[in-house]
Amino acid sequence: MFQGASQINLDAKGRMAVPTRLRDPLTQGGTVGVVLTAHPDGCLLLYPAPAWEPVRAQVMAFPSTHAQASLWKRVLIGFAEELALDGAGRLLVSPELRTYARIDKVVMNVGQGTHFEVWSLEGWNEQLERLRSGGNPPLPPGMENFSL
Amino acid sequence: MFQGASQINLDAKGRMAVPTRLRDPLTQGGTVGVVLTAHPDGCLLLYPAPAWEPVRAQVMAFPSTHAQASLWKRVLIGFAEELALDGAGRLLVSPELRTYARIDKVVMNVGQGTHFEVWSLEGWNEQLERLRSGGNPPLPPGMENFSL
DNA sequence: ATCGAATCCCAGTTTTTCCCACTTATCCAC
DNA sequence: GTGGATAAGTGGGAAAAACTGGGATTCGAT
Repeated sequence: MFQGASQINLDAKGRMAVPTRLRDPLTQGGTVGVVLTAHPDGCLLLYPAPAWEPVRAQVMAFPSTHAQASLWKRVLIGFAEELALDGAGRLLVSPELRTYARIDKVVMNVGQGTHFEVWSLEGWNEQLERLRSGGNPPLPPGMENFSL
Repeated sequence: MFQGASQINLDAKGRMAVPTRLRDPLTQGGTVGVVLTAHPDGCLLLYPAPAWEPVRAQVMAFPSTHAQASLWKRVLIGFAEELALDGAGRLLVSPELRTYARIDKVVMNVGQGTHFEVWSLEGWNEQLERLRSGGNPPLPPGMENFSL
């Protein structure tokens, strides 16, 4: 279960230092790789490779005749890369993914249960800003009575 | 049942001293951890770990396709950290959570039944100010007949 | 074959975590 | 009311772990 937010610096070579407490859950002790891909909302997604498989299968089944579904498929499948952590627990983020997510030096790594989202600091702050000032559209049906 | 408001100081390392009378209820005598996460309104939430579980399950079920629901999930799950009190009954609040809630040195810990809200002193005063200055929308359906 | 680039590995430096000691407050007894 | 004892809050320090940066080697390309 991935949760928690960590601010992480990328070094000059584009390597992202994965915090220690997340390494084992991500790689199951180094036995599996991870998948890094792009999310339509402008962030990156980081999955343990086995957890990505069912998602990939779902996306692959999207109908090619639907414009929006095609866009999602192009992004989610097209940007996906299977990677491994280096000896120091770092992940080399390709220039293509860095450009897509407008990532420069600082990213926010945000747990989302099955996976992580990786946001540029600016992108993440935009999300928080949207939450604060967005006029709060209602939550979807069945969730209006959600109570903390 | 958590209630009451306590003003608490954080030390230079970001450690929050939990008042003694709250420690046992929060940790069931030290046997369980606590979960600290962020609330969309700009405060933090502090739950005994077992009490957080049902909330987490609800949030995890939010659909990824709904913009507002995604934002809530990003905040509630994304900031959640499972923690334990240190030997002196203090809770280390991560820099990410402190930044989100604009917490510097002083916080207000406000009981909310199942959990606590943790506000920066400024954030808490803003809430009280909002209540005082009016312009508030009416209470939602089903609560118009609320009576003290 | 030579140049360039990417990957892997090593070591210094910083950060984190845990524990101990001191100061302050509270409660009880005298 | 005063003094003492006990508990709580606060701060600091040392050991350990983790992050950062650089350097060397290998692979590929021209």
